[in-house]
Amino acid sequence: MAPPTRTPSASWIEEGLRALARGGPDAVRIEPLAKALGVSKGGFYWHFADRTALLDEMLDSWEQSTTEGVVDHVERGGGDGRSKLRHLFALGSHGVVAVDLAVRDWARRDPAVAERLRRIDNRRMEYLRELFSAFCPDRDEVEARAMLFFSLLVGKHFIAADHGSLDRAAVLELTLRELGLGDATEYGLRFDGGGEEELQRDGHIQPPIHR
Amino acid sequence: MAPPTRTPSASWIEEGLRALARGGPDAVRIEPLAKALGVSKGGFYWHFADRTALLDEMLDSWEQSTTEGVVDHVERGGGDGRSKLRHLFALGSHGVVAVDLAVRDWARRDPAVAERLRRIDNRRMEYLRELFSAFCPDRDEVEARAMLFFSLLVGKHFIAADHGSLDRAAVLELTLRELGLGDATEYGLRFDGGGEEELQRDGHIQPPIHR
DNA sequence: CTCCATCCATACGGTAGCGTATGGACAGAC
DNA sequence: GTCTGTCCATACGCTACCGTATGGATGGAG
Repeated sequence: MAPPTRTPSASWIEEGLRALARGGPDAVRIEPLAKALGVSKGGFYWHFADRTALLDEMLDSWEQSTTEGVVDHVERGGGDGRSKLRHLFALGSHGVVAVDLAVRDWARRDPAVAERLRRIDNRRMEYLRELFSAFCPDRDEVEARAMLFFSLLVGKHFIAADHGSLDRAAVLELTLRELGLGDATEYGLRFDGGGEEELQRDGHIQPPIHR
Repeated sequence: MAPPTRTPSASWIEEGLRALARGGPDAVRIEPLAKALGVSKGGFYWHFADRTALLDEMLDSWEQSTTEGVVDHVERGGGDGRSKLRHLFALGSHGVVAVDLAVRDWARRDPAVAERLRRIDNRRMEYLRELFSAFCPDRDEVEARAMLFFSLLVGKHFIAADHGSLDRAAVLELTLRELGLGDATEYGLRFDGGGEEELQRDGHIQPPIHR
């Protein structure tokens, strides 16, 4: 029968993803992970062949949960295309998003990771096309806005500029209007940064931590 | 008198930046750098107190050269605001840009790096505002477009999606039109990806490597 | 109870890299 | 020439981590 896995290998994967989010793939080290889990590394090499096996399974886990997780979360929120896009945009930089950003940087160096990222980015783009199509008839226009939206979704975490008299949240609000997402107040969202909230891997919502 | 620096510490900095671009800050290791330079690490600790000192000076060097380098390069190209923006957008992902992306990811983890990035991103945004203002009267509109443009500039390197029947270059062309940058052919640029070219740290231009 | 598979702790050898110490080469000052 | 400061090579101890080997604990099957 299948191995019962008394103390699950999923613990290693989750702790690994936490380390990945905090310090990139180079920060995923077996012995510190063991210390964080309160065990010795002895068990690790029963579950995994070596470190790269863990990294692979981490990516498997991320690839699966991120696809279903984010889309499902937004869909559960309901509303029309515009409000779903706004809801999607409001996700913060911790939780799943931090892993996301780490994987993106990782993918620039590792072709195998890039291939995985390509798969899930294609799904995300498809979803964005679907949402934009709800209120935007032109095919090219949809593609352009989806790409701009996606770039903004990713880029805002990698850009450190402040914006003079405006603050970041206000500027992002302006960009969303530019993309045809209308006025924030129409959708019950505040003007204070899109009301960032943190989606965890288990689907639960966490309030943002810093700031 | 000032130290003549027979074999300059700038070599360590340049090799360090190369390593940073390729593998992030964790890939900047003294002994491999020494091997790449064909020397032993003995000299390193005469120029630098320790590894963090090198990382600091790498950032100093980057912070200075990137600000002048990119803007000067675009300004030398001449033309109006639109064509300068297109020229800026055409820079590829190697050379200085690879360092740029590595620093952006680094800044997510290190507040001191984030502070440096904030300084230079503010300059970049200021420059973008200036260029957009040349053909866009509204202040908020300028801010939104500059932010969208910047996000696209950064985000395109972190997004792996292909776009169905279109290719990436065509989609980017659509996004640029969306931002009011008109038609590519007006500015003597091809439709094949914006004619990516690589700006090196010394200001020279390198043809793109892969693809 | 016995046996066996599952899961983990401990101990070990090996590698990579950091920072230091020490001495040597080499150039210019005098 | 000698002397002095500049720059680098070599060698060393130290730490962190990898992967392996070995044995022990635990729990279910029979």
